[in-house]
Amino acid sequence: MSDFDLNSFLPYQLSVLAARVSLGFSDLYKQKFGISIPEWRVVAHLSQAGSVSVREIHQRVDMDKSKVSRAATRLETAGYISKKINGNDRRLVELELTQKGRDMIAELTPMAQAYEASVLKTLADQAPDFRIALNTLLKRQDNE
Amino acid sequence: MSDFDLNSFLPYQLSVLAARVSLGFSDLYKQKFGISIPEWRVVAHLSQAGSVSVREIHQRVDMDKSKVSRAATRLETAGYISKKINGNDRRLVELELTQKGRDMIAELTPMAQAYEASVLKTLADQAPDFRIALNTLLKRQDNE
DNA sequence: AGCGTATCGTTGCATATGCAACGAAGTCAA
DNA sequence: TTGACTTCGTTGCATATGCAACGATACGCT
Repeated sequence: MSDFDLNSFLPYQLSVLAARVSLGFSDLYKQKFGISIPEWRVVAHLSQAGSVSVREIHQRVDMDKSKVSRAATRLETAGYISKKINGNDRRLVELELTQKGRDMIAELTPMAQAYEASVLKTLADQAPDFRIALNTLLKRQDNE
Repeated sequence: MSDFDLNSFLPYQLSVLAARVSLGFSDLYKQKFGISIPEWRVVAHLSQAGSVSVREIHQRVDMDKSKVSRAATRLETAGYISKKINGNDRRLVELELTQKGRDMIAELTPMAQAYEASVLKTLADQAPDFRIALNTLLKRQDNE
């Protein structure tokens, strides 16, 4: 057969690891708060950004704008965020965490940190270098 | 606001990087051979495994068995693989690359290596450590 | 052999996704 | 002001996905 080995192919390895790590964490919040991965991304971004448009999230969070829009609709229905029209530019929709949303983030933040730590624990002292490399790759991808 | 920063959250970073890297490579083979990412995974696995069942791929390639099944159907239609019933256990479907499939892999292998190298080039001498860490994380995930 | 159970691959179904197109709103220049 | 052009968020549509259920086959136990 060929000498190509899928299991050691970088894009494949990254995909598998990313899927497992993301799903592992989403199991926690899906069960507890009933939100999906795209919804988690939106509320997580809102927690650091305050009141923000769909477009802003779309650009910063690596999600199609329709995906952001639908996630926002579901989050509003669930009571985690509010949507209102921007006064200066009425094309914009301002998304903002509700109190319920902020409570959720307050609970999720330590869970996220613990989960991240549990994953990185495997790497022991190599974890910092790994994270640096990860950031390097992400930055490089931005400029293409 | 909260002190949670999505952009430095490991699951998020891995997802973004994995999506970009996989899509970057799939742009190449999608254009050239008209196959999708799941289809690429199947042929790539077949290139090292020879004749193999849907179940085997499902287990080894981190894909739902329906996803494998549908990818296989499309690949057969496109002429890249053949499907036949296993003689010993007639529940099993043996998948195998056709000559056209082997030709495709022969073209794709150097493209894959070049693409991987182009991504890792950014890391320079840190690339080997990064790959070691990646393998460590993948191995760790297997045992859970 | 015969019956209950397990496994294989496919398919139906509900939902998620990406992309394009749309209406609404804003901008700019004549 | 008007009209061409751009931008924003939503929606329609075709396709992809995960999951459960199914028919077919194999296995194990009596």
